[in-house]
Amino acid sequence: MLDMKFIRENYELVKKAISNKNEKTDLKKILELDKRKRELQFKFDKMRAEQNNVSKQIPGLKKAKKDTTEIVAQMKVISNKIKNVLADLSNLNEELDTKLLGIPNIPYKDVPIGDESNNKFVREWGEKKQFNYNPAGHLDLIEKNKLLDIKRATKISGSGFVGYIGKGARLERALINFMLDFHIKKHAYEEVSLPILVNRQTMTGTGQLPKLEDDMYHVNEDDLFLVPTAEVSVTNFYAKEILPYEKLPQKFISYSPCFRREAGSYGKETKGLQRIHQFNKVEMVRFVKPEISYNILEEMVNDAEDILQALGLHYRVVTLATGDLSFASAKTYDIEVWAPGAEKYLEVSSISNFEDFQARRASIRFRNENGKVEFVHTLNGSGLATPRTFIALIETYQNENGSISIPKVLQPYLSNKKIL
RNA sequence: GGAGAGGUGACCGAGUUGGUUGAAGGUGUGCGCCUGCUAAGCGUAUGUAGGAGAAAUCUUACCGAGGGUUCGAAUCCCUCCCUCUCCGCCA
Repeated sequence: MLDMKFIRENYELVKKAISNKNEKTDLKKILELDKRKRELQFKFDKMRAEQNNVSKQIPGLKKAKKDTTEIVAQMKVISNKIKNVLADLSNLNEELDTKLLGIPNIPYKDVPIGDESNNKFVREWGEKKQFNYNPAGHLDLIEKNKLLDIKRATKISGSGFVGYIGKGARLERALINFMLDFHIKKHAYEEVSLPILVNRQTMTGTGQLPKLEDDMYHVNEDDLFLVPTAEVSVTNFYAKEILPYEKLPQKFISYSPCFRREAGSYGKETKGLQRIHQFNKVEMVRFVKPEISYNILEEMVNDAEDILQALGLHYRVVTLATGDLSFASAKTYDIEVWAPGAEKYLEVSSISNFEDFQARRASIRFRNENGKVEFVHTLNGSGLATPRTFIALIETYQNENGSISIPKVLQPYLSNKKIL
């Protein structure tokens, strides 16, 4: 959420940012509502002040045995007027809040403007692995090595769901454990494991609601949502809190299943593991002081890259252009890993700085050195999502006979075997 | 699921015959003083958010959340959430 005062004072900037993000909001209307709200608030405050003042005198008058019937009658009239103003005010507030929640975050100043095609290449690591035969795609490898049983998963849950079996299940779990251990030991993250069913307020705090309600799985009975990423539970874990200065920065790592309805995205890229309704992910989340958040963003990209380097997978890093940025993000890097069978780069990590956008919504603050209360900056990034990492891994480490070699760092998690 | 108790400021804890209580007292913390010494004492300050104002300052809201009664509610009523204890249920 943006600060209303900021919008008031930076109208053009905000307007531009919204259009750069391909979002639509009636900013004029918001300004108008804000103005009316403040006028009404002022009126209300004055009336209430009078009421408070007179009410305070009544006990004294009574003690002095004076007749209060007239003054009480007068106050009754005022009281009714106040009730009406208050009703208008709270309607106005609600309308304004709803509108404010619909305004996206403002892209950071160095974010390229434009749609996806303006995403900016930052760097790459390693190179595309060369094969002296035609490398198989992950679907063939999965079938040959019996790593997943997608048909049966579809039977029990429907299309877009997959089931890891046997060696495939072990490999996926090895990936998760390796990534968690790696971040904990090498990057000093603290592990947390939180609920994956969360309430409406939590979903609103990180910006998934109200905009993306259709993309979420929802349990009607209890009005709970399945998280699309651990970011939601971990970030909101500190909602409505004021963190002491010494507590910052905070860095958390959390494994969780992620649920996305992916409504309307049938067709392309839906085969196999590329786009599924439920997948596993290891997520990094940070709460930091505002002045260092962009340094931390770079650090987190490196943290995610370290995983791919340890796995020996070629990748590239890109900066997302404004039109490709998510609703809540101010700046996002994507990491795309090379899948030699599919012959393309697959997005395995998205690392974003939300500045104080989420902190405002969820009210996550801290006390700075001077004791003043400020909003923290929140950041998060995948480190990493397993399905596409899995694809790149088996495609990169396949052998001509169809078997799959195990990268060194994963071997301890797979009985020290070298071949899966 | 049933019965009971309860949710107050950084923390502990008063306040339920409704009325200068944003909230006693204590702890903690900041500042000052005093004290010749690891400590103690004294004084003083110490919530968050919004609005008006150039500023000083004034003002409003907030005692789990939301409604209601009332001239006036932390205090009364209703709904919901959460915590604790006992019973039941499931393992």
